[in-house]
Amino acid sequence: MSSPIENHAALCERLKACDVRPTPQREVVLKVILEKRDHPTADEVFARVKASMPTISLATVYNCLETLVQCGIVRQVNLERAPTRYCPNLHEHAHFHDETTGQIHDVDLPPELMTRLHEVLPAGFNANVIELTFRGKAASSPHGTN
Amino acid sequence: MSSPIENHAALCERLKACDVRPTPQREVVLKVILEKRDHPTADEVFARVKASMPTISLATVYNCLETLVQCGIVRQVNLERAPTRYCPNLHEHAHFHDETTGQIHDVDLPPELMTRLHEVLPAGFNANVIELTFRGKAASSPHGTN
DNA sequence: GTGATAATTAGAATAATTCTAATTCCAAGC
DNA sequence: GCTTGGAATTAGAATTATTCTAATTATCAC
Repeated sequence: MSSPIENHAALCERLKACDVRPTPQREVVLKVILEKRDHPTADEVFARVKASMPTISLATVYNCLETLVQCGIVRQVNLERAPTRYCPNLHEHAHFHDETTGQIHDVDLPPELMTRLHEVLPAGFNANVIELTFRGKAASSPHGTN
Repeated sequence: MSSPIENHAALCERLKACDVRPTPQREVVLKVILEKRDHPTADEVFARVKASMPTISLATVYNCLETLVQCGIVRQVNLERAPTRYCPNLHEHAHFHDETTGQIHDVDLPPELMTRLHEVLPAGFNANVIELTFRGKAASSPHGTN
């Protein structure tokens, strides 16, 4: 967007703006994420980073990514580092993930909204599953199913 | 819903209706999921199942759960058994997960729709993150960012 | 400069999931 | 009715994703 391949100084600035130390590891992790704007996994980032910094460890890549996520420089696509959960409610519904208690509540979706959601997809995209998750805090423990 | 605690015959019927053999392992896994309609992890299901079948293995619980999901008897909440992905696009947007190629495409969301999404939450629920993922097939490789 | 303190790194450990060899089940042939 | 072949299912072992923590590096006060 701004610059095609950001240089050292620009990357430094970006990190310092978030009050994090611009370490070489963080710079190179941020660099590879901005260079190729796909949605890499931590392991893919690790592979790309090793090209210019062969001694880095995967754990450090995880650390750097977490820092960048906290800074708001990158987003996690599945921000769910937790095990898969199973649910016998087959109605079309969304989930509310309570960050305080860790509980998951079902949220009913009006059918009209589902239609609307299908409409936002550009031509050529055909979704058979729509997954909608809200994350936040619930005012005390309300009443619903968890 | 139908019966509070389903009995052996009812569970059998439910499995046979899906053309899967009603094995003891599958029955007991289905039973614990229906008994306590929370959103257990595979490990939690494992723990509950062991009470009545101490010899079962965690791998079998995974197998049974997968079968039940394929039958449409239960749903996976994070149907993403893949590593977390990272994304430098900070605009409010959804993701389209192409089941054919495995690629992830960004989908723009009209601001009006985001407002609408916040409205479906019952009073007392406050979401700071909304995660919306579509899964399906895209007609050839369209053009968008992946 | 030097030492105390905090931040960061990366090897080792853990947790979640999948692979595959062994077992069980069923049906057809004898 | 028993036996054999083949498919389905199970579960131990292996793999993959993530986190923990000891060691290192950097920063600040003196």
